[in-house]
Amino acid sequence: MGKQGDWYLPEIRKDDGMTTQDYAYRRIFNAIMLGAIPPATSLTMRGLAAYLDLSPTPVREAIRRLSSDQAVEVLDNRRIRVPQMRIGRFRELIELRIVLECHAAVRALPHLADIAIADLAAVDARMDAALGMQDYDQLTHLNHEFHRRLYLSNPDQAIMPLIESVWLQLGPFQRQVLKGVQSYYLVDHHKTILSALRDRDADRLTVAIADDIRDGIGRSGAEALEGSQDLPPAG
Amino acid sequence: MGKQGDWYLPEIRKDDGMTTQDYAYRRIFNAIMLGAIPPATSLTMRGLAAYLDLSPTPVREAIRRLSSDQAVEVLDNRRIRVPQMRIGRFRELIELRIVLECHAAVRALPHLADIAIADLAAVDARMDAALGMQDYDQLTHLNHEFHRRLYLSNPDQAIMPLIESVWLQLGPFQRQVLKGVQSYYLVDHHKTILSALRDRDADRLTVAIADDIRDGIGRSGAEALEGSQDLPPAG
DNA sequence: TCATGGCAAATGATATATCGAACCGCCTTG
DNA sequence: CAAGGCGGTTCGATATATCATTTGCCATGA
Repeated sequence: MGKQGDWYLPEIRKDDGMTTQDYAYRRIFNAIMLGAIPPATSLTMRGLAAYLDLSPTPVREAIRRLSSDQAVEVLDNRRIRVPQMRIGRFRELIELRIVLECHAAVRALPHLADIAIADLAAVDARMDAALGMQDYDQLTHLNHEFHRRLYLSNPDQAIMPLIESVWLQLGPFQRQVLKGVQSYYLVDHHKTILSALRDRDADRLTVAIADDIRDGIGRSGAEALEGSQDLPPAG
Repeated sequence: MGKQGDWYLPEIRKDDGMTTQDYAYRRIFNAIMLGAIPPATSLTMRGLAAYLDLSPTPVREAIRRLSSDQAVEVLDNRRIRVPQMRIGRFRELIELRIVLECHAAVRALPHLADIAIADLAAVDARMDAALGMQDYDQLTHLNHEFHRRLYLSNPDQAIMPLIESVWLQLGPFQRQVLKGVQSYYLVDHHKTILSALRDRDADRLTVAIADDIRDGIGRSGAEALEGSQDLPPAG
């Protein structure tokens, strides 16, 4: 394997006014979220800096933020890596997603205007299109956007950063999951979520969110982890 | 007001092998957790660096981590501050604490050995002592340690960093809360928690945790926020 | 063949230098 | 006396320099 052949950082849209450090953060964030960096890959700040054509300083700051997000771990020997997944931690993360996202959805519900539900439906439609084109990175993006928009409808929310942290920790699975046979189930669950939203039915909403998570990444991830203590890389 | 008279950073035990950046992080983390930095105080990286007798670089990295923890916000004009609290966000944070910590406690329950419950009781006893001596910083520390130990009993837990983030965001209230008249209620709730743990009763545990949070910081904080949209500084 | 010692290169941590933007007082002007 | 403008000062962002560790690799020897 090449010295730096194990990972890549998908390009992102670079807003101006974006600081270099922020750019590095989002670039790496995005890569982890999409599963483009296999777990246990050893990263170096200077290597990332060279890849991004930056000095080590802003990359270091980005890595610090990501370590607070639990997206990477900084080992004692100062090595940086995306954590290896273990079955126990995986189950905890899935349960966390369910608890957090059900809570977030229910608390967003009173704030959700009809127009916002229509926007969500539009995102869902774009997911169908992305699925048709087998554009899995885009599918992952849109799935996150669907959930994010829903939860952010609550103007006082403080939960979204926590949810994103869990997403990040599950990031290495996203790719693998969406390529699995369960993909259409995920989309179906979104239809159920939309229906519950339109009826303002908190109970059905909770069930739909939980099912979405469990049948999506939950089921596929658990399958991938079956039998082995550690998760095989998503590649 | 003096140029730097509004805040101070309580000293902490400095392990060796601790990196300077980590030291800065923990020092500021601790200060926010104890409410030693009033909300809306304008901080500068150079000012913090001078106070800690460090170069700006490690302080900057610590601030980045804290911004990912939602403990500080970095404004567009590059000003750094502990966020102002608003009543809506406060309610969200309290509900978040309840959801997260009830979940964490229930999932810790099966892993909790009798000896660990005894340890928790010992921490609670130290809280009674700290209360007697009116050592509120210590009381806050011990309160966090009580909860932290409980939740960390689950070896696969991934929730603790999220809970700490919420604690941090509520940090500016801790001081104010523990000085309030509700202090003994808090301790009483810990006795109820311990009782539920001994009986391995998940339902009673959930109620006890929720009551602990609601009657502790929840009630006092809500009182402080009553009538005003913004929270007065804890000073 | 495989363990071991050691050296050169790479790395992380931190301090410092530099640069442009933001801020702060003060002074002018109406 | 109030509002606006000007210039020096401070600040954050980033690049670079420095230093102690760590890594990796290769030679040596069991």
